[in-house]
Amino acid sequence: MPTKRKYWLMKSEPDVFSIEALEKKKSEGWDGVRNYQARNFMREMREGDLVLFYHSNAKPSGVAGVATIVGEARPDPTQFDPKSDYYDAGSTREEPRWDLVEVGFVEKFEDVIPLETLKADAKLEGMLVTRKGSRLSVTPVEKAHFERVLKLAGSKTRA
DNA sequence: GCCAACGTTGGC
DNA sequence: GCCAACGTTGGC
Repeated sequence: MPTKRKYWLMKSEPDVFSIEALEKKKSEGWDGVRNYQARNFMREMREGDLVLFYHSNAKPSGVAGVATIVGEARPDPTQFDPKSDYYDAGSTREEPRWDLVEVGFVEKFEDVIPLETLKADAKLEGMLVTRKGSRLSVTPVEKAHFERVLKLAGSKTRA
């Protein structure tokens, strides 16, 4: 019996990496996460989990599509690379501090669901990304909230 | 560009 | 271990 699928939201600035870029590449290592809480959530991710792909610092910011976990947590190689923006001199190969997961493309929404819409939707009350000042780039999402966002997007993806 | 939120760092 | 200073995120 496989473990029950879980649901997540992951933020990315579209100037850095967008849903369009993921569509083109099919899958991508989600590197650069340098927050322990976000890292710990990534470690809980399992193949087949679904992800709301969120565009932050965008016009408008909001959910741009759906992704899925195709590879579970492993050390993020950028932490060892002195030339990388994500280099962490305090991390060693013996005891890596940061992980990434491999994320696969599922769907790009016809229109981004803006944060404003999420906040205004009574059915999404309590969703972490709608909380004022929420900066965490990886958060768990309740199944009901995930399904609601799919519905708002007119998505055919089945949660 | 501003600034609120909040995680991290470092002095003590 | 406390907490002020600092840096970053991210909406607006």
